[in-house]
Amino acid sequence: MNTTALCPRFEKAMSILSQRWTGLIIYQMLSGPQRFCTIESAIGVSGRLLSERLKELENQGIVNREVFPETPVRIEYSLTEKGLSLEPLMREIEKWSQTWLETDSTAKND
Amino acid sequence: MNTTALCPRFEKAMSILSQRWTGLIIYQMLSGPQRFCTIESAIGVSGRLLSERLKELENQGIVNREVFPETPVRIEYSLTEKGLSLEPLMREIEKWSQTWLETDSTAKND
DNA sequence: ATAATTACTTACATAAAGTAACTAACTTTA
DNA sequence: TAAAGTTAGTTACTTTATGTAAGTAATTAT
Repeated sequence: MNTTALCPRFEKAMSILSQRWTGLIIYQMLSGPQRFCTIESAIGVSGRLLSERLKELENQGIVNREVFPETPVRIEYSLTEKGLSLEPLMREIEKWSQTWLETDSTAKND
Repeated sequence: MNTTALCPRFEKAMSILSQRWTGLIIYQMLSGPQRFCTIESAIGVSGRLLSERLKELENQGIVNREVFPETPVRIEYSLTEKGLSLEPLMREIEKWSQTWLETDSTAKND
């Protein structure tokens, strides 16, 4: 049973961020509206999961989907106000990672 | 193929935070050193995963494990300096969740 | 000797993520 | 007109992660 003493809002925020790819998708979209294939290749997520995540983020009011009936069709994804408000948090992650993480190889395990 | 243009440190930070439970474990430990069963019941994680996550966090230098050979044995987990430095980030999540999320029921989907 | 406690581990079931091939709508090229 | 290319996905299947429940070791209490 889940008898959590934690704030349910915090838990929900965490459940969003702890979904694989959502953080990177949001971070990537901080640089402006972009299309499916751009996000796909920028962060290296598969179409299947990107599609799934974008739908979820749209349902949560974090991402906006706009269709431009050009040729071929252009669909742009952008952050809503709610999505943009995640920027300070993303910057904190950025800061922390710059300060405390190494590129990889040196796993700091001794 | 993962041809990421993203900063590898940022990606790594995200991969830590996007593991289920790690965020909540760290958040919970911000209130001070605590033992296994305390964390377990506070956030509602199973022993299996808590054990797994604490080991990973220990390997990443985020969590410290200290054994007190009392009776019954007491083992306390605490945040290292690296772990504590995640506080501002956790506070941002807290802030964002307070501002933008509702307790649940009202799914904001209309 | 039996039960209780803490900090786990093991075994197994279910859910999520990865991979690759496929589709729809349209356009360009041959 | 047919074949191939583009974008934005979807479908089917495999692998990995997570959930659940029961078990273990060391120790103390009854």
